[in-house]
Amino acid sequence: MLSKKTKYGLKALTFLAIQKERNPIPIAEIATHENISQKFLESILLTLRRTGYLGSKKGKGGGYYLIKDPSEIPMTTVMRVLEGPIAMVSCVSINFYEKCEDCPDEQSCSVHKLMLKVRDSALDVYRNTTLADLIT
Amino acid sequence: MLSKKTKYGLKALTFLAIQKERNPIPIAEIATHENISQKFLESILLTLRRTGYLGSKKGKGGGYYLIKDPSEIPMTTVMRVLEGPIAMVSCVSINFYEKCEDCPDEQSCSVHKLMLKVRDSALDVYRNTTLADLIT
DNA sequence: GATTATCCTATAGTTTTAGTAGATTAATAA
DNA sequence: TTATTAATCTACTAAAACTATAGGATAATC
Repeated sequence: MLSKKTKYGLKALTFLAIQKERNPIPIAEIATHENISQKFLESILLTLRRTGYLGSKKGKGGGYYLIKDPSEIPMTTVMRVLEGPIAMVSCVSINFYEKCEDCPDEQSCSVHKLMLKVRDSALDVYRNTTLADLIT
Repeated sequence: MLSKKTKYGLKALTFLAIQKERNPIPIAEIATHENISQKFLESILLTLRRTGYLGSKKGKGGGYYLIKDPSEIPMTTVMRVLEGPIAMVSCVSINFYEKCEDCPDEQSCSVHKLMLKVRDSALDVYRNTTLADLIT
């Protein structure tokens, strides 16, 4: 299941993306509009800033705003930052690879084989979907 | 991330599938061979029995065995029984649908839109992969 | 009747998730 | 310079989910 962190993060990004101007929007405004706990959203936006797609400004008139065009923001990055690895097992992860302790041989492992397919299909979706595709 | 329950369940099914005969195999044997806690595997196999693909026999000479041919066991069923919904949010789930409390409109929700694509791509993999495809 | 192995229920320990609290820093405006 | 606004940062807590473990009941075989 998708974590609320990711869910809220995506909603916040969408909210910023549909704004006409790229003026800073305070966290409080996003939180109210999307029914999210403000404090929780605070930490989520802080995390999202690491993608480099999001800028922030302190003080009056401050808030968060998109640095890049929504069409340049791929879901691969967003999902990895918020949700973590796209793969469902670490032994098929591209960015977070780790060998399974219990598994003697990856090549013959049925879990590995199945999850490789699932990863590829998910990756295909995330790579070909940008924030722009999510706003009607 | 895939739960260990699902991981172990898949490994157990694979182990049963590669047997030449369809004789009952005791849990202990599967557990030893696949590095799984026996008691944990017990409950997993019990769950898996609900799919109808798995039979069991008590007492001496007993154990678990496949009822159907591996090529007739699709991953959709296995994943749903072990891991739960294939969808990452309940509002795009086919078998476990539930409306999101916080979301006023599904049609315009960006999370809904993205997760619908992800569900379809995962479903495509699971529907077209049987247990037979996972054994080399 | 002894042994073997599944079946079933309850429970405990650990980790992750979701959210809170409160203080700090930076920008703006008076 | 002071007040206000809003992001930043650290620490903590409650609840849920996950990963088992324990112990007995049931059923089949020898």
